[in-house]
Amino acid sequence: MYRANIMNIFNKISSELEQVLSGLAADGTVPDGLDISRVTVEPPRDPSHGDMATNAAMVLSKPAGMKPRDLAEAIVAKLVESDLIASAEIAGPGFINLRLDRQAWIGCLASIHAMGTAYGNSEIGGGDAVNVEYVSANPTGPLHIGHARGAVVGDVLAGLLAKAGYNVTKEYYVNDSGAQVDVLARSAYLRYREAHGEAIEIPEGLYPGQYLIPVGQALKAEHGDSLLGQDETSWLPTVKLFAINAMMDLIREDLSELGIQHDVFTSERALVEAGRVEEAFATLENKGLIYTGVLEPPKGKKPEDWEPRPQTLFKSSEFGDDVDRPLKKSDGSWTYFAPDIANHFDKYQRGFKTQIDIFGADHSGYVKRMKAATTAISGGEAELDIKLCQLVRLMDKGEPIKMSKRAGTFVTLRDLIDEVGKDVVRFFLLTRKSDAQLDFDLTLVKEQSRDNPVFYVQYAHARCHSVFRQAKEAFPGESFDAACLENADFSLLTGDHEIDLIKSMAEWPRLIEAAAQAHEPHRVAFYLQDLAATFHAAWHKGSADATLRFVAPGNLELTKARLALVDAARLVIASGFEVFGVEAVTELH
RNA sequence: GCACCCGUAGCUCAGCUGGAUAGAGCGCUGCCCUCCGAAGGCAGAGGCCAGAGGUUCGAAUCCUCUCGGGUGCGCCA
Repeated sequence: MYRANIMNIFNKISSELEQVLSGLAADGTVPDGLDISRVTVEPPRDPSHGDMATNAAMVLSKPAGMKPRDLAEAIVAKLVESDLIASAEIAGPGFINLRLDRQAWIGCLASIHAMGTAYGNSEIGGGDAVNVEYVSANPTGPLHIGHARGAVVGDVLAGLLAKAGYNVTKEYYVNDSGAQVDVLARSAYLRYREAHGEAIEIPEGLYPGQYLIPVGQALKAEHGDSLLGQDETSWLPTVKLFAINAMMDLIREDLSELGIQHDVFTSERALVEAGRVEEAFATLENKGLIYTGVLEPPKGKKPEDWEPRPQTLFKSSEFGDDVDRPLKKSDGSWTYFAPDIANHFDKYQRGFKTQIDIFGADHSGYVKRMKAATTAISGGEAELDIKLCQLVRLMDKGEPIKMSKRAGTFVTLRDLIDEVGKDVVRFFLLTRKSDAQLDFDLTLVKEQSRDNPVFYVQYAHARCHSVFRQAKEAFPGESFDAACLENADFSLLTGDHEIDLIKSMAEWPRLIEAAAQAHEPHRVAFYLQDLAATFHAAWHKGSADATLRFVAPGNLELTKARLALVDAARLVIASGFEVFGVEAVTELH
């Protein structure tokens, strides 16, 4: 049976519309070379308006020199000739509302079966290189819950961009130089002395965490007592390197538990030692963007020890920042900002014109200067987008859980994963926009109810499998495998709830493109909840009316057609879970 | 003082980069369990999209101002 294979119904209708418009240009109805970039084809908010709506007549009326409704008439006259379009009508100020032929929806269904979980893959990325930098936690201890959100947002964004056709590199910037890792080294050295039997006390300002005890022991195993009784200057480099490596191993394990593997780890220290900071600095200097000057004191909150000092400044204010920013401290050493510029410069030199950083909200003050620096140093060729992740409040039964390092109730990422599982963490952290605060309720996410979005979507997937188990009982000997379903007679799918389900699935490719371009992975979570709701609704039609059940005893052809629908829903949900890095379960208990 | 994020139903939040009569879940009200899995289902009520101007065919969305929340603010990372 011939069947159109329609991968993205919106693009399909869009291109038919374009053909109509160029046809109108050809016969002189409208001028040649109209700018159609503002023409959209999208589902109307109100489904009663039809399946799709286009603003073409309104957007083009002025350049075409026609009244919107006259132009709409002309477009409609040609548009209805399409096999995919059942009817078109003009509404309101000049909208063209389209109702699609059943063939269109059947074509979508066929496409899902043909592509499996690759359904929704897009070419809009065109293979362009994109760098997503996320986590980048200081290598001074295990990851905690504060890191989890950025980790998941970055990782799923990377997956989303990959599905949209970008060539994605997942990157971690290791802050392994500077004062904090010196503190780490001193803390580890104390544990090293402790491993030699010394009674130690951890002074204020050092890291008291238990996780450094094994590092001290490992130092002893490797170096014996050779580091004891020496000046800090002689042991510090050794211990620092050792401790950093240990911490990065720890962090990589934590990330791996969350299902995250970065492609590239860039070391700040390596950039510094390779002279890349000087190189970046010289590049800015050659552009005339470096000068020595004195900054105004910040108003409102003036530091007590404020005194004007000349500093080496970068003209970030020329690129949208509020003030110019120092690259060197008064003693001539680099500020934190300088190697960070080198990092983004390095990424540009590696070919990344699109760069994305995932920051915690506490670094929001850093956004403008980092964007400014990236624009400046790449001569405007590279663009940096920064996604801010707001705080996650850990809750239990609606009450916030208080976390404090000192009180020992400090919850690590590992603890959280052990408690609720990686899939729940990954999904739930995407149920809000990244720049909105999110409550993570430990009781809720373990609940099996409508209130728990993770469960609700997983349940839909499991229910698909359940329907197949039922079908095989009703039709012993039938396999209902992919080949069998592909050849089902889709025209038997006539119920509104069945077509609604296909319509919902038809939006998946479009959603991928929109979410990828907006860098907003949370949209996938909302989509999956909508799709799950539509699927559950179709399922429940069968409770009200037994003839609407997916499994129709005694009617093999109808059952096959409906199972093809169910299987498509399963595939789209699984496709979404793939983007999320979440395992789709086939059964719930 | 300045900058950034935010303000949408009683609550928690979506709103497809400017589209038509603004949506979902929870909660509330009313129906519905001999039914492929009721760990629910269907329906209803509920709104001056913080407020005021502006931009245009059209604004929750873009611009300006006001009010009200959160965060950050020389050499720390």
